[in-house]
Amino acid sequence: MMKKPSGCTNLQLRQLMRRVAQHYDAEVGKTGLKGTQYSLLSYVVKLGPIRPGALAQAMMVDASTLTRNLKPLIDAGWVTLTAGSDGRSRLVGVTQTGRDKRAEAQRHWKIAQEQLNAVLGIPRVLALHDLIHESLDLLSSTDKTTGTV
Amino acid sequence: MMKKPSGCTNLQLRQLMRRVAQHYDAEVGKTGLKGTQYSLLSYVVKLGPIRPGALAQAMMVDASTLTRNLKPLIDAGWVTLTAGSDGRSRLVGVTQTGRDKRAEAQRHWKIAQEQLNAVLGIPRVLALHDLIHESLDLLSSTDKTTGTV
DNA sequence: TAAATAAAATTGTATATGCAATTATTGTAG
DNA sequence: CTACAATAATTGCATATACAATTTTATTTA
Repeated sequence: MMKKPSGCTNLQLRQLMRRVAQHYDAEVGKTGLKGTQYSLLSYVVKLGPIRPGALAQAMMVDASTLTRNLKPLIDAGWVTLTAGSDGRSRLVGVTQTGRDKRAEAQRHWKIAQEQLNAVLGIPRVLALHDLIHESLDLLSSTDKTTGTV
Repeated sequence: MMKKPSGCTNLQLRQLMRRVAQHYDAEVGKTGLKGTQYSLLSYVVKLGPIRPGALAQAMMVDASTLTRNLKPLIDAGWVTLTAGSDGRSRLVGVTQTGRDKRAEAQRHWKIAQEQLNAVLGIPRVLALHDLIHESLDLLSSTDKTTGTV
């Protein structure tokens, strides 16, 4: 008898995501950044200067979401949005304050991550990461936005 | 040499959650319900009539989130919010249309879930569910909102 | 019983998110 | 060269989410 999954993967994933987000926010939030903003700022530090479209693709979010998520970071002076070579495109870059803020937040992120590792146990976190990556890979094949024609 | 988790669990979880949400929305959305709304409506069908606070706790969302998430369902006439025994509390219940809509949406949810099972493979989905549950358990001990003193 | 406290829900504020439609701009076909 | 198609980003609209503060009602205490 083959056991079948019970319950809704969507719901369960959401529930865990919320809890985990709160865990990170509690620590990273001390720096004035939400966990999501820390991720975004990190991507800009790593990939910038980069066009918004490419950044959205790298982060796997909708372009419109990216536009909006950038706003608080721009307002805070951590990120810049400048004109790109092409008249219709832009360039997302990081300021020095942004770099500093990211470094500060990274220390808090590390604490949050290690605390999570401790609570869940490293093998479980490793297994979770593996499963997530595998799942993302498998889902991207069936996806429209990845351009895997 | 003990391997350590690389990358941010928060980010990875978010990315998978978004993808999975889109997968469910594509199918469940045919009924006019978002995946999240389907979950909420299902909880009301299952637990209602129930007080908002208890429902929020069961779903592991903030009470204020619940208040707001109920609104579209109430506006659509699927859910009712009536006066509770206690003057300050309420009761969340489902209407007949709500029951019907839920039944309709459930068929689409089933398709989405089985499609996900097929794409990821049942063992992977089972493993994911197990990991999520274990993680939620472990995190709830450290949590303030669960009242597990 | 009046004042202090507790409990339940909601509102204020802010971010996160995506789809559809729009605005610019660039490229292309005729 | 001009009408048309493709690109890049943004805006409109709607929902999801949480924390802090507020409102309303009930309970407890002095």
